[in-house]
Amino acid sequence: MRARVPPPARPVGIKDIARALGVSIGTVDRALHNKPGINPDTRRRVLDTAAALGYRPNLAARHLKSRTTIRISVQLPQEIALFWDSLRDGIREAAAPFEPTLQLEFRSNPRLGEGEVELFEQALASGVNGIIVAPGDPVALEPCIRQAARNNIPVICVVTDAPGTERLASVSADPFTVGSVAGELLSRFLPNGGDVAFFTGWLGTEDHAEKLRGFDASVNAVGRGVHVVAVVEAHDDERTGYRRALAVLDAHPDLKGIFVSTVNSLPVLRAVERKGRTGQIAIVTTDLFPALVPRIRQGQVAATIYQRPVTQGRHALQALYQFLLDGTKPPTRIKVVPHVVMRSNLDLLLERRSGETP
Amino acid sequence: MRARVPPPARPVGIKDIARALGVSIGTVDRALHNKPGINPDTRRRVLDTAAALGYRPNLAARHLKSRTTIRISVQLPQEIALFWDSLRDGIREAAAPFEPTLQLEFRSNPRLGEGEVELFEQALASGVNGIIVAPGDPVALEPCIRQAARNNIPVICVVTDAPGTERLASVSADPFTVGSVAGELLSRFLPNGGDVAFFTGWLGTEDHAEKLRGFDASVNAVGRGVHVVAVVEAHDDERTGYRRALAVLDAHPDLKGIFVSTVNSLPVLRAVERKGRTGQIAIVTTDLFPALVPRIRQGQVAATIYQRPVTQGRHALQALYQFLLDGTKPPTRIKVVPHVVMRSNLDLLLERRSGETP
DNA sequence: TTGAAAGCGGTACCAC
DNA sequence: GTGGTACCGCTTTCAA
Repeated sequence: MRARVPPPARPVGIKDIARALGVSIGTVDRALHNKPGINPDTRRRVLDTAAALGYRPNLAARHLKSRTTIRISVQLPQEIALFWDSLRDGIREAAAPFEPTLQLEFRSNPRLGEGEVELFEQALASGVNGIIVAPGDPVALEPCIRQAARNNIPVICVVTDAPGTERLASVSADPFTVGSVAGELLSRFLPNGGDVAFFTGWLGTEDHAEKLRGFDASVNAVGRGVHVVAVVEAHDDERTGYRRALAVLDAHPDLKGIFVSTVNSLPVLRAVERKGRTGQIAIVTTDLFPALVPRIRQGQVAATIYQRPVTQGRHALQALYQFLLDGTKPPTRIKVVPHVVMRSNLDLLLERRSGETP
Repeated sequence: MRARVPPPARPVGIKDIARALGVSIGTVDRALHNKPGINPDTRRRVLDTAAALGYRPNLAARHLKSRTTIRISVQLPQEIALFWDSLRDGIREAAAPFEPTLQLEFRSNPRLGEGEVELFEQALASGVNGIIVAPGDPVALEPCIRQAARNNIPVICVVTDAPGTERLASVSADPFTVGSVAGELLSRFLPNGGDVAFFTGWLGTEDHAEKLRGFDASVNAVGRGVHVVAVVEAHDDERTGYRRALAVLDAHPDLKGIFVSTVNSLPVLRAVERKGRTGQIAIVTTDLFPALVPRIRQGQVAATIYQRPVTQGRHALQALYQFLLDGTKPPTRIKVVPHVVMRSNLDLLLERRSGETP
């Protein structure tokens, strides 16, 4: 039995280093921060003893002095409340330890893709230090992100990405994995094989295309006679989704499984009901919102792939804050492992969600 | 589109309150912290204006002054490395923002349940302020926890609980849900029904019994002719597990599903192999360790219920730290939502695990 | 019961 | 190039 216990006690500070070398703390500070006006030789010695003594800066003290409150603007839609509020909670939670050196400013647009540019410009104009945004319309936002990059304002995308822009990083449930998990679940749910359909928004969106790739790969990998017989673009629109779902159901009277890879699953569920095929089709959806809860509970939806907004929020804030503080560059894509939510863990998930609010 | 932006700028501090009332900051401090020796009337006025001005304490300053480095002892087994190291990582990660006001001391015993008491006593003797422990043998540990409680040293149990003791809280994947998720998965994987077996350690352990309860409830809820035909106690022992698994396989030539609710799944997998029944039985396991990885990849294990050690570690540390700082009592049981890990999300999970280490 | 003042570890800005 | 020192917001101690 080994007991690993750190060296006695008191953490070594800047003045320990100063004392050890017989220099002043001002010099030590200059050396540690690569500031100009110091003999390169002195710097070396300071850095060496700092390392030798195992110096670790006291973050509390640093924040205290740096009177500069860091302001981060968080721009997210109002709808769908449960999802975006969870994301906001995650951000808030991660920011709590840094209060009030770090200030959050929440800006909201009504729905994903609406009024994003205005919010972005407003944030830039108000002089924030960093931005967290869910780009519903990446193309429209591209000039904004470029502008931010020119002003050295780091931008982190959450949930959806704006690929090919100068954003610092993106945080999301890896879309390939999301599709892949859904595909594997459906394959396992259909051990006798059968036809399945894939619903998405726009295949032009990188995110959605990736989900399809993952789904396909996974269905074929298991390979027990499960076939993707329909790939449907519903354009995130209720009516389109409903109409096209009806058409698919008619065209494939023997359909055994459905994966809806966007949040737009309700119209598909309604179509299945309307055709009286509930219970004959294994359905996997994406995300979690109030209207979905009873359908999971009743078993109409076998599983939903939850993209874990709270966790995404936490990661986004941490990455952004680290960057603003240290200049530490996060990985370009921060991937969150999606949750498989079914009847059996639904309550625990909802409970945790509500418990986190205080 | 609404833009919610907080009031102009500078956070209000303790001396703003003092100035507003014409008292000293000492008085304000006494009021805010319910300290003795202050006129109840003065206290009221201070609290009121504090609320009115929207005072939020500056955590950085607070940590800075409280010269008292909080020492937390973390007592976990060495084996199985991947799992416990993940837990340690989660704890470290959560502690990082509070460096070096918060000091972690890691103590390790070789295996769960071995040498726990010694480590615990050692930690108590060294005068730590709080303890995080995974009690392998809760009964043996009970007097230790009592002793800690008498000394006002809060103890948080992770992964497993020590029910009925004075521990401050426990953090774990809710065992009922773990069982329940496994049951639902197996039921879904077997739409034509069939016999399934449940493997555990000791049914006397509350944790294990809960898993069985969840499993049963869930299998019966779906109710498509899936029956639990065997409940096996393997006593966390490889040989026992192997022998009993062979016996179950012989007794039920038509077995269609297995859930191993402890980490002791390898012997069961070997027994299935030995009998040449791989591929004929849907297998769900618990946790994730190197030897399990290829078996998931090959499809021998359909899914494993991952108890998310990193997250458990984070929650444990946060709860303990909050309590030591504020006296904020966490919920008695902190429940983590378990992950369903399958071939399709295995890589993402492993990748994230290794990415978190730096 | 209250006020005043000395730090905590770093940073920033003086003067040498 | 370097040393000294006044802070940052809060806690704590000692004096009144």
